[in-house]
Amino acid sequence: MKSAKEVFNEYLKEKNLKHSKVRDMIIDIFLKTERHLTAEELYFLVSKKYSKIGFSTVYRTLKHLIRAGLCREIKLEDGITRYEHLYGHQHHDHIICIKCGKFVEVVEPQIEILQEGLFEKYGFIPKSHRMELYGICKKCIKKNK
Amino acid sequence: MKSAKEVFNEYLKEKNLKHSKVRDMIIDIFLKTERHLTAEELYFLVSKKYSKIGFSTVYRTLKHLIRAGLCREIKLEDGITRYEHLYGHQHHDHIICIKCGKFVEVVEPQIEILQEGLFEKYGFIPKSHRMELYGICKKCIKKNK
DNA sequence: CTCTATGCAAAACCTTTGCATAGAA
DNA sequence: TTCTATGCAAAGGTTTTGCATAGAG
Repeated sequence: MKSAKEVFNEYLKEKNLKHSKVRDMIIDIFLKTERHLTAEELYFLVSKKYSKIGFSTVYRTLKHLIRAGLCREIKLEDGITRYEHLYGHQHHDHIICIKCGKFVEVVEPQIEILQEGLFEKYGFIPKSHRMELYGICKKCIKKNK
Repeated sequence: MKSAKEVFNEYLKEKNLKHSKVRDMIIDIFLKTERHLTAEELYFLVSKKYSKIGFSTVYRTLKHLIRAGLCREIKLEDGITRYEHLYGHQHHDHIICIKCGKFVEVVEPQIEILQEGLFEKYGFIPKSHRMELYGICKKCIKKNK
């Protein structure tokens, strides 16, 4: 299987886009950070290494990652967009702690099957779905005791 | 069972808030529109009857509806906030047409049970969840044929 | 050299807030 | 009269865009 980096390089070549110090830096930091980053978090991570980075470059680079199929925007109930790794990850949903914001990716094939059933029942052609479970995680339960 | 209007009147009384022509108008239009409105849509519906209405009044009134327990904000993948009726509606999820935007509310108790299982598996205290199914509805399938 | 990438500032969105005035009780 | 409600304009927060310049190939 190709690495995410290779996929991105192919995307650049295909679109006649270029490498640059800044672009490669953002890509590397995004790819090695296996969390659901916000644009702001990514901006701060990059700015530690290169303080002149601009927000627009971060946003523009994220758009490229999306077009290259390496990344997906997710919008949760707080309204802030997060960017999640897509390449080499199977479909999953999220369980989220409303106290500390911790994310866990969850997979539940039986739910997927029932979802297919709902699409069929309502006569829809399935395209995608999202499911988020909000609760309080173990650590935060302990803290409040 | 109390009507939604009664619930709202009690809320106003309890908080020492007042009725007003504009407030009652917004509430009435919201309550009789059984759709998932955006603030903008509600604004335009109201402005047909009363053109001087301001956006801030719409937003402020929606916040009151939320506090009164009659309404819930939902944020979908497009990032735009929609306001959905809460009072007298059982918990449900949504199936959404990505072509025409049509919403259907769906209920699937078996999925709810599996969700509870996931909360337990990951050691979370359940608080809420959301599920949205995105696809293409019957009408839009026909249109594209 | 030519075309793309960048940083900055400004604009674009959606939503909230401050303030003076209108209106409810 | 004494509050609260309203409309307007301004301000917030996040994301996008225009533009002159730097940089890649």
